[in-house]
Amino acid sequence: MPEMKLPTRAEDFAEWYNQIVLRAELADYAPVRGCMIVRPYGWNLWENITEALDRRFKRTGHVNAAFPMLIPRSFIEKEKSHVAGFSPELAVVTHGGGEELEEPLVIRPTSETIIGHAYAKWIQSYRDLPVLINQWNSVVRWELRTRLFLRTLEFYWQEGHTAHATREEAEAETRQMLDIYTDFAVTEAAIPVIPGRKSASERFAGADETYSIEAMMGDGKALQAGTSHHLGQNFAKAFEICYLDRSGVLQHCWTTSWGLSTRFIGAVIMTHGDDQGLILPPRLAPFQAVITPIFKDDQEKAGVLAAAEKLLAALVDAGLRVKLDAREGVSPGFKFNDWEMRGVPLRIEIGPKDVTKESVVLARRDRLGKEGKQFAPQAGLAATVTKLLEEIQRSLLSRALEFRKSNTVETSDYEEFKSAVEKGFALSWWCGDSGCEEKIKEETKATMRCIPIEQAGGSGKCVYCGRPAGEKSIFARAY
RNA sequence: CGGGGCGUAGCGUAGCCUGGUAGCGCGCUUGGUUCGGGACCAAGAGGUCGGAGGUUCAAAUCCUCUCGCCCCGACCA
Repeated sequence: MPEMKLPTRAEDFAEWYNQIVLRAELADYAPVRGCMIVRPYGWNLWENITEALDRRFKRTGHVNAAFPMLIPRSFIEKEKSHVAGFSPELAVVTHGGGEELEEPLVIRPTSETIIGHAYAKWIQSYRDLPVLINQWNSVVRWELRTRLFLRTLEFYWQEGHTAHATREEAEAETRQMLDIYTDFAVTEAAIPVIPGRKSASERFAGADETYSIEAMMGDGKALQAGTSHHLGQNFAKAFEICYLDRSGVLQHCWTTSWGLSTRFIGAVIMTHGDDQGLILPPRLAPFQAVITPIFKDDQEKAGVLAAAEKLLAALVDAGLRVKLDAREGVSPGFKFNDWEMRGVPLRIEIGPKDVTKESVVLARRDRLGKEGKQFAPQAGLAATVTKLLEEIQRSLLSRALEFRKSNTVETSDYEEFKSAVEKGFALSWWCGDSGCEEKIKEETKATMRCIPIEQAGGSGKCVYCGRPAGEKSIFARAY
């Protein structure tokens, strides 16, 4: 059955990725080019992502709201670099109720403008600040080339929009959210990310400063997994978001915005997946474990299923997300492969022998074959599984970190740089000049991913032009 | 928009060059035997061959137009 096998990552990484998304039933193509249907398994993963993030947002004082999807086109045009950045990819509604609209409406590509409009009405005094609002929604950007999860015309995300009295406070907020994304990626998704600052050319349209978390995918390419923007007073001035300060002087606010999208699912797939399929980090997996019953006849079936049901109840009571795969007419071997492909972190096998011995077999997804298998007593299984899941979570993180390390080169010259970005990250002195950045892109296809917040210190010479550089930057080919 | 590939059953495809009225694998349904790493046997259901027009006695096949999708590039979370 050759069609059951996925292409390997080495053979064709892009095809491997597509096949996983479709076959693991994370998403499907929609009838409109570039749009996707997120299937229940994929949406469940997204729900777990949203819960983990939302918890962090609320803990830091943010509240959720919902702003409209349709935005007057004139709004987009109010902030000059915002227009320039977004107009080529706008979807525009020109008709409604059978009539041509007086003013076309754009389907939000992001909500700075409409939220800016609202903030201008709501904010009067320094006492109204800060405003810390987030919304979970979808946005539309008319991209030319799309890929499931990584870049779709419509994508789901959260966008946080905050307004502050001072530059310092807005900067602190921007950095706080970057830290939250970093913590989320590392803790929940076991994806090591590099938080850093974007170059001017990679900045969000309308931002003074853009920060991002950058992750290395299984093919060595970089993926921007979340962004946090310090918008300065640009939108405050365009939308007249003003407040009266303590001394009675009218001031413009300082605003921020930050977002993380369903693209993150792409990051999970490409960070942890192997040639067998998806590997989901236990903390985000829709099913943390799947119980696979094994039996020959009706008598065995009755005993095994009864024991499996009991285990399921105990595990679910312990707060674990567990599925019992009681499908008829599908062999255990098929189920093993199926759930491995779908990335379930742990498999619990229970057959007649285990029923007798009051044990189960635990098989780790991150270590295939005999090596990842162990017997465990049914008594106290929830505790055993919980511990094992934590261990799998840790091991996925350290494996990903190890992979990134071994594919990152601190380059000392341009030749070394060129070969480094062929298969991973280059960490290099960069003078900060956009001319060098542009040349590097032309010559190597690598872009400046970020200037890591964490710097080892010292100074050196720009990897391209040799002029003095005070910081090292990450360069890589990117998604 | 440029380059490449492709539209035939739910999915993957053969047939197209050299026209003669559609085949295979997977999946699906039913019954039976299986079941500790992708089971097997038997019997079934399922197709206006992307769409429109043309050539012809006859079109999945030849011609024209058209729609759509995927991959690579420019753009981008």
